[in-house]
Amino acid sequence: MAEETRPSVAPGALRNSRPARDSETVARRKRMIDSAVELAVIGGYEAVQMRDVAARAEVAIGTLYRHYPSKDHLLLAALAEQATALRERLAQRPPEGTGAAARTTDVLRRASRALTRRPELTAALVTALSSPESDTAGSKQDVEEVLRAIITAAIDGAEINDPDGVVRTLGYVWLAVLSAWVSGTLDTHQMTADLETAAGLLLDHPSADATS
Amino acid sequence: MAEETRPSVAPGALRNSRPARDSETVARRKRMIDSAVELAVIGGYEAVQMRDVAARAEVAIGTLYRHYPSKDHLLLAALAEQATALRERLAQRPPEGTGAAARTTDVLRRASRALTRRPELTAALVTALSSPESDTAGSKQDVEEVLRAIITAAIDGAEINDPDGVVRTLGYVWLAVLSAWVSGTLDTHQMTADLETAAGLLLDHPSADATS
DNA sequence: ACCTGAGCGAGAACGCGTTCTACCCCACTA
DNA sequence: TAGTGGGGTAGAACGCGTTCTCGCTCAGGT
Repeated sequence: MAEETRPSVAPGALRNSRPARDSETVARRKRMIDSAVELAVIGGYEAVQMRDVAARAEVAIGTLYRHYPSKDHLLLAALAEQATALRERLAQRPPEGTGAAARTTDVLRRASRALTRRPELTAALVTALSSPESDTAGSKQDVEEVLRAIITAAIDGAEINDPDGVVRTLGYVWLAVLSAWVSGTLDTHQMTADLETAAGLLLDHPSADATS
Repeated sequence: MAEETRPSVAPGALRNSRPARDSETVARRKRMIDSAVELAVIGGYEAVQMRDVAARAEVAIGTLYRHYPSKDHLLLAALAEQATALRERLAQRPPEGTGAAARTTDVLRRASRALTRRPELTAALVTALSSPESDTAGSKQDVEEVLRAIITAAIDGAEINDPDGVVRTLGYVWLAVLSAWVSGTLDTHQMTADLETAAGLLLDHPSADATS
């Protein structure tokens, strides 16, 4: 994330552009992410071993670490891709239902279905998301923003008192519920049920909270 | 591998064999937990190194692992202690304010103050809490139950539609917010602010007494 | 008194994330 | 042309969680 200060480049900025080199680098980065995802799909977080990722991507382990300074950075990069893809997929088919609660529930249900379709992958990525290394904070906030954007799109237009607070709260619940699912304290059904309970409580002002 | 075997007794003090090996075991377990907490208070999760815990507790590393099968189990045991102590301390002085939202906010504020008073310790314990090993699920649920009990005590008696859902949701938000604080994406003030936002949204709906 | 087996101490060994070393390649530049 | 430096490769080395080895010491059954 953090770009180091490079005093070596003079202002005026004729930056070296080596096109062949660059595209090769881009391809390498893609191979690394793809390899991590492939391993994660099969065996989750622990199956994503840096030596294996490097071997599968056909790069040296030093190269892997040059581009992604830790396993969590690598997985968070993969997660950012997946989350963005999910948001776009959800945006393509707008949520069904009338009312913020119903639309949000619909979106969350579809998102959960997508996430639980490749459970090991999701578990690996969520594990990286809850890793406590502070130098991944930026990547994490990016991901959280995508999640919030998904929710925001669902409740957009509804008249609520504190839409930002609602979105933020729902985002927290989503994260906590995902991580509980990953750690095995919640099964898939409980996860979506608790999510929908929270959505109902936060969006269904007058009364009536139909839940599990 | 084994070099000369010295049949002499290990360097140590008197061995009181008679009354209770059990109480010795109890004392050992206490020393292990205490050592972990002492290390965590100073340097957080990464400072709790199993060799150091064992050395400080004056036990062999094998003994440490006999009682706590992983670092996370050890820290979760410490967390369970802390959480229970926190609940009891909070229960001693009942929450101030009228109304569920105000009392809950009060309790959460006091809890947050207690947790942030020893930030490295809390960070270590929360880190263990968000570790994804599935065989710690039981310990985690215990801790979550204590958190929910704290919230329940605060909202108890208020007339709400779905008190269990509210408590559960607030518990999730608390966990997520704590883990965001640990990972550095939220500072102390934002943490309590977000918690109170959630409490307000979930408890401050102005109606809800018409049908109960 | 003699097994026996659980609990412990001391420390080596193993696995995997991470870092370091040593060298190579090649587009640029003085 | 010689030099420079960023990026790459191969692989050893290091740190720490975890497991394993091996010998010791008791308490209790026989």
